[in-house]
Amino acid sequence: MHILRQQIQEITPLSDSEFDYILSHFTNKKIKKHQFLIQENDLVPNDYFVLSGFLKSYYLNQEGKEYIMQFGTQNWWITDYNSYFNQIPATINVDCIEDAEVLCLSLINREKLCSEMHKMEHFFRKKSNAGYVALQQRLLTLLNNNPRERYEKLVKQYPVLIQKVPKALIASYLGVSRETLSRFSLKK
Amino acid sequence: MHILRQQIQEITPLSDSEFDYILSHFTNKKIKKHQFLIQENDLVPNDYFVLSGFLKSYYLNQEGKEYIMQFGTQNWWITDYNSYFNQIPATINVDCIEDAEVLCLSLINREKLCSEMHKMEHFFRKKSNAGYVALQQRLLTLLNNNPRERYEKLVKQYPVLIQKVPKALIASYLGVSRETLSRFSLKK
DNA sequence: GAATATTTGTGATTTTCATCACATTTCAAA
DNA sequence: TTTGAAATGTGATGAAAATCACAAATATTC
Repeated sequence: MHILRQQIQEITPLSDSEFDYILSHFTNKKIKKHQFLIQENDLVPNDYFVLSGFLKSYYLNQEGKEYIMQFGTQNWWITDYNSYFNQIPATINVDCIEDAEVLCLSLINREKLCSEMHKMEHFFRKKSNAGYVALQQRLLTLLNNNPRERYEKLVKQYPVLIQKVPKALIASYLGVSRETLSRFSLKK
Repeated sequence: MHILRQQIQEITPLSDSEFDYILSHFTNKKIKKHQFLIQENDLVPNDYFVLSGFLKSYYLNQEGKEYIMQFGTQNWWITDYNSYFNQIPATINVDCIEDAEVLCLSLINREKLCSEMHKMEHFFRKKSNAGYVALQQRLLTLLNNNPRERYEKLVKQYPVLIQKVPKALIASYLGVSRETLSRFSLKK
């Protein structure tokens, strides 16, 4: 079964024709390593559902330091949500860590689906709620835990990520310097 | 006009009878200063819409340090969302900083409204999206800005808050010690 | 309005982590 | 397979902010 269909059906049942209709609102895109999906100041046309590969979204500050907002791997959605929802120029970049394939959903099509199909509005509400809760958890971890604890939590939650992604990116996600992370990432 | 109605109507139009119906799903509650609305390990029955007064939600760690998740003032919604949405015991406390009056919306009633009225599902989706974006901004501020910059941003965004709330709470919201905040909060 | 609690300011000290610098290892691509 | 680039480890140093301690100023309440 299509992994997008599977994800939606975890929240609401769907007939074949309904899913076909939904899918018709997406377009397909392939991205190569190092390629940008969204660059600062771009208008952000789409939310991206990841079919395969690996992406990251990050904020780049004045001094050129990057802060990872999120990683995107199979089944995850990724974009600059502030820019996407409010149709303002991007402040966040999204680029490709590992050749990827994504489904693109424009804001127009998202809103069309939501207004035509109550169950899609329901799906996106549930998704958004879950995302909100996850972000709250991350915020609390950032406030309450030191770098080492943050790292250990991440290892527990996403062990695969640690293998796959350069430590410098993990550090940037956790809000720690690469060196500090290196100092405790292997020690007991 | 009822401030809840006003808030909903910023997103979707509403007839008198529709609003009455919506309102019938809420119950009223008054809370006195220092009273808890939610305490750790409680089940969380409601999301709370603040009519008046002042509340805070916060995580209390093992050492007794508190981290403010959010403040709740007129027109804001507040609860332990993880516990509320997933119906698990609270890890976050909500209590009253200043005598308050709130509208309580149980999860059952929220879902009932959402399934019966497409426009309410729409309303809550939009609200959740906006909340998600706001949290992302806060996360980035925490990662990218030093305590002083964080404080200055907050002053710009919510000047009233700074007057109203003890500095120790502001510090806790910003993830800084009370003393550090005190050292730059008045200096130029 | 006196008494008590809460909030705020400020010095001294310590801790944690960022930064800088460079060596080593691993990876990728010509 | 060689060659350059990326990724990682590790020491030395410094800066920022936490913590501890206490005084002063404001609020609250009885």
